[in-house]
Amino acid sequence: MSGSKALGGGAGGGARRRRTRCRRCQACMRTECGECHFCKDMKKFGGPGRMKQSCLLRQCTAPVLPHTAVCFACGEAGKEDTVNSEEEKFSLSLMECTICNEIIHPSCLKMGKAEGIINDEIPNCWECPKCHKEGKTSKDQADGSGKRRLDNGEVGRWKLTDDPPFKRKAAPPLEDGGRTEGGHKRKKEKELPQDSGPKKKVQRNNMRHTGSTCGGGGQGSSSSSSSSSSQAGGGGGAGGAGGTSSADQRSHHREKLERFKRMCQLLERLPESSSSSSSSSESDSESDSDDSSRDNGQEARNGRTRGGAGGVGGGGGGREPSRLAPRSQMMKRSPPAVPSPPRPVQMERHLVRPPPACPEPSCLPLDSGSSHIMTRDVWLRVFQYLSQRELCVCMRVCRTWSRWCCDKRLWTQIDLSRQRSITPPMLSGIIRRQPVSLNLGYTNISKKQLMWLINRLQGLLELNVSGCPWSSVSALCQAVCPCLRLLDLSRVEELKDSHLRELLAPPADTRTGDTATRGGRFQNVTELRLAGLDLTDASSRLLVRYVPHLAKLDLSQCANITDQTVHTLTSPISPLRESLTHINLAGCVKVTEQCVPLLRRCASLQTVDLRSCSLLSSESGQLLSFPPHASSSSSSSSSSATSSSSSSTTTTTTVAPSSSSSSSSSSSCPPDDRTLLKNS
DNA sequence: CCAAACGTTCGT
DNA sequence: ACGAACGTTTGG
Repeated sequence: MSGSKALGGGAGGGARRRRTRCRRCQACMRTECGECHFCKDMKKFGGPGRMKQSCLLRQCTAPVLPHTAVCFACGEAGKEDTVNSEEEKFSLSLMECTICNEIIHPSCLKMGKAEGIINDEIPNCWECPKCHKEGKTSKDQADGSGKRRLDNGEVGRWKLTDDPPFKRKAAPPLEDGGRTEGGHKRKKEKELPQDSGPKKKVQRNNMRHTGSTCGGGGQGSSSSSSSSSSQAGGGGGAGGAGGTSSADQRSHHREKLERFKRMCQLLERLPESSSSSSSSSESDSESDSDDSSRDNGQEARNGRTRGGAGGVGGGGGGREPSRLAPRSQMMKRSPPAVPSPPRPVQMERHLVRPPPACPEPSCLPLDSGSSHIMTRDVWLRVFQYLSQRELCVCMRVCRTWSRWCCDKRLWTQIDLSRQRSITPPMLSGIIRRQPVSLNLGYTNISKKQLMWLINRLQGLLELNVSGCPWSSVSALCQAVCPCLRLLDLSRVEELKDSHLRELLAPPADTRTGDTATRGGRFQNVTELRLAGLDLTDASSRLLVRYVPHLAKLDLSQCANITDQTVHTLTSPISPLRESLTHINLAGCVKVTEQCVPLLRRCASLQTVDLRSCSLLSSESGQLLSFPPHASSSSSSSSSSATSSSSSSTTTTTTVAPSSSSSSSSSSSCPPDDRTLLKNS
């Protein structure tokens, strides 16, 4: 509100406007999770409040220009709400150029606004005609003047670029967590007399000034003048040497742009884990194809018929906005700006934003002006019959298809198990698709990657990290995934009792009063697979305590489990006694016959797998099926997605308890006999 | 005026 | 290359 109007005109191209929450997207609407890093820092959650960042789960998915933004040319705000047609709305809305950062009404442009390239993923965002005409791209901006100084630094901002599995892997074992709390030097520094670090201080101050101009409000008069000139930017490298503030400024901008570009690329690139790999990115093809109709007609432009993406993949076709801009694109495109539909993805410091529930547009515009009769919904029905690999191929047809194929309904399950490496594009691809079920079993996903993912998959119901190293899986210790129903931790390397505790127990930092949130981190999990782990009976207590709704438990091949575990799980005070429907103890060599009567205490138990339990009398093992009580209800999760791993042990998932035998139970003989099914 | 939180800088 | 810290901007 107050003063700052400056910006709009002020820095001309220079400063990029800070964006603010749209206040309408899901993220904006939700409440703080209270558990992420940033929440924990907040005073309201007992933190020091130094970070001043919004809750990770509340990252706006469609950040908008602040209300104070005004047109660089006419100085007025957006006026899209004064007209009705989409086109007019567009002309009168404020558009921010990702290259020169200028904010302007398309209608205030002298040149044809049709030359601009709209980034329809972020409200009011485009590459303005001016920049585009000059052929500028974020890259170009990195003119020859050198001063890359900042380059390196910043790129990383976009989390995605971080740790490509390989690099990291080699280096640090896992010590990620080694952070110490100590220091807060910063503050100190500030408080100290300046002498101490003269140099730094000075530098910093200087920076500050320039920085501020850049940063937005600034308008340091001095800078503004310089900056204004910048607009054209074309000048050519203005002898970088000087390293004057203006230069600095420039590089700043450049950085930002670069960041943005990268982000876009990462987001859109098809991971195609398998084959094509990296190269795929070049398929900017799509970018131009705005005109879906046209493209459609033509063939998949990318000559690359390359094979289909590996299992899952990533984001829709590459769309680097820049490059081959087709001329008439924009108008057809999205009704930009306007505070309407929670627009999709990205842009922001650390996050890839999730996609819209229903990727637009809803139909394919034809050159004739009309729309193709096959609407999005119809196509979606067709797409539903395609494999994920095939979907990836379809994404290359045109941009519209690329989006449609990203519809999360087509990707409820994503299976990346056994992929040798999990790449950044794959990660962003996952986020874009917001799967309900994700299988990362036996991959070498890193801790950071996993953490990054989990924090952005709030709707995830099933997660499989079987066979991954604990050093990575431990990321879940800091996760918040209230919805999770199925968690497969089978054969996680090095997972011990203590680790399970870390994982299941409520977030440690309950300093303030958030004890209210009690309950384990995975308290809503109904299916837990712990096959092949080196757990002891101690873990069973954790289950009873922290996973009270457990219905299906897989402890197969846990060689150290004894009857004690069964006892704990089925004790009168265990909630699992009521909730358990399936339990797998196959291959638990220390379990004895004694467990059978104990298991009978479970009211809802339907299936017990005791095969290969050598201490069990009869033969080698059995699969018990109990008379079904209430049964059915609890399930929910299903095993579908997370199938792979568990294979080894439990073959038959459920022994259809032929109700017939049911009545039996009671009578005399060793309880189970009747319900005993021989197997193997 | 204030809480929230964006974007940049600095220490590691 | 990260992530903590912080000045500054926003919106109410």
